[in-house]
Amino acid sequence: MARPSVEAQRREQILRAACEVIRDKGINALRVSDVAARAGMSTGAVHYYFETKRALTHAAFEWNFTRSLARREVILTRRTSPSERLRAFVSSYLPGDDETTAAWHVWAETWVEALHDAELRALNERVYEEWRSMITEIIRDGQADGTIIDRDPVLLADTVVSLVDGLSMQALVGSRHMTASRMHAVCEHLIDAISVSSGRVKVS
Amino acid sequence: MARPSVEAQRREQILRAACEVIRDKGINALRVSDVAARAGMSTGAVHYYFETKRALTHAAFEWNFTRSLARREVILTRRTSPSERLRAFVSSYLPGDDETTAAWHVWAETWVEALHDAELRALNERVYEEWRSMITEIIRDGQADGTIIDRDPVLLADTVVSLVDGLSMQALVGSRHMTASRMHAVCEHLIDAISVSSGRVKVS
DNA sequence: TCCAAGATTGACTCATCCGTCAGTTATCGA
DNA sequence: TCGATAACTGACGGATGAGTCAATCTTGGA
Repeated sequence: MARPSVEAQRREQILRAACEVIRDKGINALRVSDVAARAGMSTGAVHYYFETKRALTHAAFEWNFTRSLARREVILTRRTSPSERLRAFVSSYLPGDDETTAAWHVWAETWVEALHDAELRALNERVYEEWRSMITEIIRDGQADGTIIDRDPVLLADTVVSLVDGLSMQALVGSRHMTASRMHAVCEHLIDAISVSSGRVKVS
Repeated sequence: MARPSVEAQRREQILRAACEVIRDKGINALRVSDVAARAGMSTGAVHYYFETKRALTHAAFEWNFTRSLARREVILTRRTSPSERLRAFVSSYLPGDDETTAAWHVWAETWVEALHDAELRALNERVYEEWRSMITEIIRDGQADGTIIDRDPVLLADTVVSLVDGLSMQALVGSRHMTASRMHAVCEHLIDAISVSSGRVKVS
């Protein structure tokens, strides 16, 4: 071998650029030349690392998911109460800062592509499984120490995940109604409802 | 005038075809020729009624929304209890039958297109406003007759709508986990939680 | 029967863009 | 210094597909 491989760095560089283009223009309008320009290289270089445009976008989708999961991993290992962890998790997952918003844009595109692409459906399946299990884990912890109500934890996790997804989608689309504070209020309300706060009794 | 206009029928015919193509292939892969073929006419005929492809897809999105709202209108006017109406509404809105699933596919595409298109964002804004107000209305009715808990009805409506959106999206993408019965279970659980069922007291 | 205007056709133009490839450059070890 | 190979360039071929348009057909009314 005459040169040490720069493949890992280059691929990352290209995938980051691809995600930025997807965020800004969507896959519909994504051109290989856009990605190349953003990554500061020629289209030939992009094709040197990714055979086809499809391979490129799929890799970008996967990269985006992987990074998002990794970013959340930190929260899971915190030594705070389950309820706190749940709040932190949900909060970090709602589209707030630029990084999370960008990731959300790419997720949205991934889902819609997945409607017509079995490979992406499989990718989503794997990621969502992990996603859900992270939340389920927290809920189980909360049930173990008696701070979260004793209901099917999978059902509760589904509720939390779906709620966040639905809120986020409308926020992303730019609904004036769905502001950041509104999203947080709705989520807080749900977490309160599934939390056991000492002394509080709700008739419902 | 030498002939009575067939414009209304033709436009509807084309928009229906466009929605079918969007459902089957997505807007990404939608070709004007696909729509023409499905509507049983030439590409020229499609362009006779819709100047550009963009005008066509936007009209299709709007048509899809309008029809969906119209289909739900029936439920609102039923003389059943608010809780029942809420259940019926949510149930009809989850992707179950082919018609609702098709509509969902088109909605999903609309949202993602809207991320990069102000016109579609405005369309979504209008529709969602109506959507939310339908649910809010039901909830207010329920609060008036004491069958739904006394919380901010807009917050409760946001919760219901977002939950359904999130669940549906995962179901559409084909998650094995998110089955029809699971979606219904999660929604039932939420509606139970916001309903006041006589004699039941929950500690939470 | 014939006209006027709406409706429709489909071949064609023109622009776009993916993927290729022959050629060039950079960087290592020997 | 000199291969050897990885890394990279960018012009080009070829395919695709939106939108145009001249020609044709259809229909209701005069």
